[in-house]
Amino acid sequence: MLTTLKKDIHTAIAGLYDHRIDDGQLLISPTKKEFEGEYTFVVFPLVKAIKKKPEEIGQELGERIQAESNLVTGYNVVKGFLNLSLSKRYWLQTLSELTVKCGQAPIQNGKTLMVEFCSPNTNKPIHLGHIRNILLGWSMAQIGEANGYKVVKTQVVNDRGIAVCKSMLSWKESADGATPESQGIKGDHFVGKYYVAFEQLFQSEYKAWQSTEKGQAIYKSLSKDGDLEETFFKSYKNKYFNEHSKIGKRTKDMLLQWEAGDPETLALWKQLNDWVYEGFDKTFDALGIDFDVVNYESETYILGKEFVQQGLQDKIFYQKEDSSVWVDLEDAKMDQKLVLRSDGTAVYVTQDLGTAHMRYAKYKMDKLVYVVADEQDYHFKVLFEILKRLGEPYADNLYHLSYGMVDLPTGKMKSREGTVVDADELIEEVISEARNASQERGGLEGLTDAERTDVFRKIGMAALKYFIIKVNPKKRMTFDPKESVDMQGQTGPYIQNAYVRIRSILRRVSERPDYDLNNYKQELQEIEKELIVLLTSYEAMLGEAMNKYDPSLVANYCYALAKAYHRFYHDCRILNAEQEETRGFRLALSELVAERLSAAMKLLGIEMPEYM
RNA sequence: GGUCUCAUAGCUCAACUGGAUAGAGCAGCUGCCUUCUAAGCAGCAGGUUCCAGGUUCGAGUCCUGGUGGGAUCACCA
Repeated sequence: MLTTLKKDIHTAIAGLYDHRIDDGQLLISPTKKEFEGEYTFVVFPLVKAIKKKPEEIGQELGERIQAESNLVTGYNVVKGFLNLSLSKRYWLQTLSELTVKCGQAPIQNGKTLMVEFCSPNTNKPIHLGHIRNILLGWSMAQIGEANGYKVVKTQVVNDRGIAVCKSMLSWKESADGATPESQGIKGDHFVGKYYVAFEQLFQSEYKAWQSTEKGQAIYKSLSKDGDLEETFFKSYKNKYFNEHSKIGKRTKDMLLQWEAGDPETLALWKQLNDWVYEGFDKTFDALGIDFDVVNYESETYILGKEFVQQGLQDKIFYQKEDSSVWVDLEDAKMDQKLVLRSDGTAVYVTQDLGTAHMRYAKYKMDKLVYVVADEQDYHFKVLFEILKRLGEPYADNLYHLSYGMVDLPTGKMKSREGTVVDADELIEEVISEARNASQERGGLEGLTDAERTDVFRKIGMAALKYFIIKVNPKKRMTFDPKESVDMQGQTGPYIQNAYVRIRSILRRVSERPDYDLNNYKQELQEIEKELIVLLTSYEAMLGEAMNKYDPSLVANYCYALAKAYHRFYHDCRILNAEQEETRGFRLALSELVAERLSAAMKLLGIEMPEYM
């Protein structure tokens, strides 16, 4: 219906001025509340071509459209804004079109979208930062599906390397055979404990070394003047680990054994990782997410080396005397970048090159989205540039969905200071907060315990997820645990509540009222029109969320729709409306809102309860 | 220091790609539950959109230059 309106505007412009504009330039938006009308056409863009005053064009156009289009019943012009009032026929027709469309599954576009997200390390449990990542990745996958893509959700687990060896060594030397079962701890937390223990041990070793003769000698010879001892040793940490530390030496030995395929080391590695995955799976379950394909870095870290040969041949890469391989990206305003170490092993970019290639060979995806924090912006710029130079056919279809870090009101999350917010704890907390709030409120008397638990879970998770996903991804956000469990105002539960109210009404309807949309005699309320406008904009919003890779648009849409519905609910009687046909109309409208709310929230990974 | 990025009400966030008088929520203050769920609705108050210029019918949004926060510049991943 909206497209018909646009067509009418086109016709009027063509008829009056013999001028055509393309659809993209035809700017039509919902009218601001202060003005009369429902849709506004901005005439300024026409001024140049037509060479008349904006007001004049507005008047002429308005008159013409009102005369010619049976959708427009009135107009007014303010400055260069032409506000149109639409006919009852428009609203009713739109509503019935929406009703028809609502039940239909999204049309497939035959394209494949791959989303990489989450990608944890196996030495630490999932934390708040991962949650933002996971919610973004999951939502993008859902939004992709809603836009007709076949979607492949994937993650690369960082299951190898020096960091993993740290927890392995720590467990081996101090656990005395303890297991998650014997300690009654979730597997990922169990392993994480040994990683922390390693770091503590290493720190105390390092601290002691700093005051030895050797440590002091190094400080004196290497520090620049003015460098405090503390600052110097902070930056020397990696070097110490690699060159002087005893525990560091043992860790590196373990990595060598791992790489050599030593059976005992591999068995230990596998055991610890299995524990971690068991723990991760529980967290993923609680978050309501899953993956289609899981890659492990222990498998992908060897990939990408064939590119080095090819790149050398094509003179895209060059080799230094020590046989390390580099790429020069300075003409693209980047640096010289290492792609292969002098010992012939791969680095981070090499792996990513290889993984991208492998994925394309396997899935032929039309789009690949990497959900990774913005601290890696530069890495992805480099990665994409290299793939382009190598002539990879998919190089232009890659996107780095870069998101800002999550801060706490007290500042940054730092694992060393123990300020990292653990995902499992957080989930438990929001759910119990939902339970408290609900019990204070009452009203779930008819439900079984299991049903009630399910409601609390849905409400708590909605509060948490909505709080995070409503923020524009590229912005750094502040996570206040107190606010994250809020259930009033712009929150997940507020939106759920609108849905629950509708479901509650629908449960009371025994017989659908008899009414005919084509023959509806009642006047429409402003708020009813507003709801229809919002429902109409759903599709455009979906497309925009996809194009901009921004799930927060969906979140904001849900809030706007729920807010409008709450007002409608307050202002208009639905079940006991004055007229039978009003009852029918409002029920249909409500049902449509419920379906849209539920569908849109599902895109964010948020479930709707039937009661609350 | 180079590069990238962000800055909007006391706090957390919006603003339809350059459009009307910059909007919501929280916190504060007022009202509204014997009528479909008050996790709601209505109202009050709160702003030099970091600063200074520029572009034009029109700038929170674009360009230039500052200021302040963050990230990144490893033969770590």
